[in-house]
Amino acid sequence: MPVGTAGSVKAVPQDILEDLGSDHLGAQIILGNTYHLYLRPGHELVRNLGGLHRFMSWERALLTDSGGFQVFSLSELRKVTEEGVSFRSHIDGTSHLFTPERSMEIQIALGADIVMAFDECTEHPAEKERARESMELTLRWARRSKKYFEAHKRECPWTESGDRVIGRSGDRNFGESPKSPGIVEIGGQNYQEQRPTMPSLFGIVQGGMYGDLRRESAERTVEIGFPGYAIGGLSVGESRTKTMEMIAAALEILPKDKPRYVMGVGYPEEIVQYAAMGVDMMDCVLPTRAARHGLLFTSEGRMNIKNARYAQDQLPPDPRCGCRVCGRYTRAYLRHLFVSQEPLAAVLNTIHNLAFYLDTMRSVRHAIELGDLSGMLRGSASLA
RNA sequence: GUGGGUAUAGUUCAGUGGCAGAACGCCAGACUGUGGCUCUGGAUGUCGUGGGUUCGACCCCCACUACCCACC
Repeated sequence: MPVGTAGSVKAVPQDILEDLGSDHLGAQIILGNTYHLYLRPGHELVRNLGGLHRFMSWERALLTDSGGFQVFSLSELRKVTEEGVSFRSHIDGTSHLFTPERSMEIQIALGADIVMAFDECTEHPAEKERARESMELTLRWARRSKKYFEAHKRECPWTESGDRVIGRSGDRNFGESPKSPGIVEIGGQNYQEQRPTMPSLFGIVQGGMYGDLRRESAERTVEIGFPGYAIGGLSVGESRTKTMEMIAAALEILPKDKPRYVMGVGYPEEIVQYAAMGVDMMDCVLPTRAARHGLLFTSEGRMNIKNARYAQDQLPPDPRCGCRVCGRYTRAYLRHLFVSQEPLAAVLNTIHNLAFYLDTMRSVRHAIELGDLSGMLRGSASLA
């Protein structure tokens, strides 16, 4: 899932997101961010404009992060209590309070298809006792999240007035079954309604870097009951071996017939490994952020396009990639754009990286269908 | 032609009679539920040329050269 923090996958227009990858199927789902959209432009504004889908003209699925991680990453400004997290805006310094209820209210107002429970991302390193307390807090917040969510999930923008529903072809139906799809009229035009009218709430496993806590967190989160489960609190500075251990511990418990989502990972070779372990969903800023910093992911590994050795290189970034960037531009041109600080550099680099990630996952699905991921794993391990 | 000024890293410029500096640029590295075109490193060189003074000159003196300004 490409990350689109503030209602935008940075540098990439929505119509291109819908066409990414060598199969041109594009991104089926992207992330939005509760923390950022709440601060600017404000979730009430987005609700009044018909929800985030309509606001940003994105008809496919949207997942919103709960704001828990952003508060964690802004730790200098935060204060965690049983009630929630108080913090100061990075934009204007004003004080705010996020609670599980508030996070649900905002995510429902934004109109997310997948709403994430409000959790505490345990810092790393953390003593076991501290990790346990944090896990317990996340569990209590998960129950509060679910309670508020179940009571208010019908308050999403398109259920308040029918004329705000727009067609969402290509959606995957997570969570509850939708009402029978129908024809919906907007501004004199008819749209086929294909998406669920209710969002789904995912729980989040925490537990620091302790396998037994991870298993306990998973068990007790499953007891609360969600249509999908995330594994959070990873890639916070621990070793990759530890990340895999923690994912494996949680996957032992999490039901295989529900989406299992590892938050915030990873490098191409990592997402192949995690998928092979049974992970269904991942999101990461890496392909987009690295692209804006000149780092391209290719079938040969990593390529820093700003390197002088590409100044006269006439090859595409990745000769084996079928994306629209590799089909049209040279390394020399992309390096020139980057060095010249042309905005197009960020656009093209990001398009390539996202296409590479989506193609990687497509290959993973294909390999799983064939029942053999070992070849891909060997390939990705050699790149790592 | 006359007078004045300048000359140090790729560029713009600091600098001191005793190890050659900054910024930008350049080169490279980092980035994992995105506040931040960001962060971290590295290399720069006949200190215009030739003489002189001095234990020692990028620095002081002389000449030359180039460029800039003013005047004729």
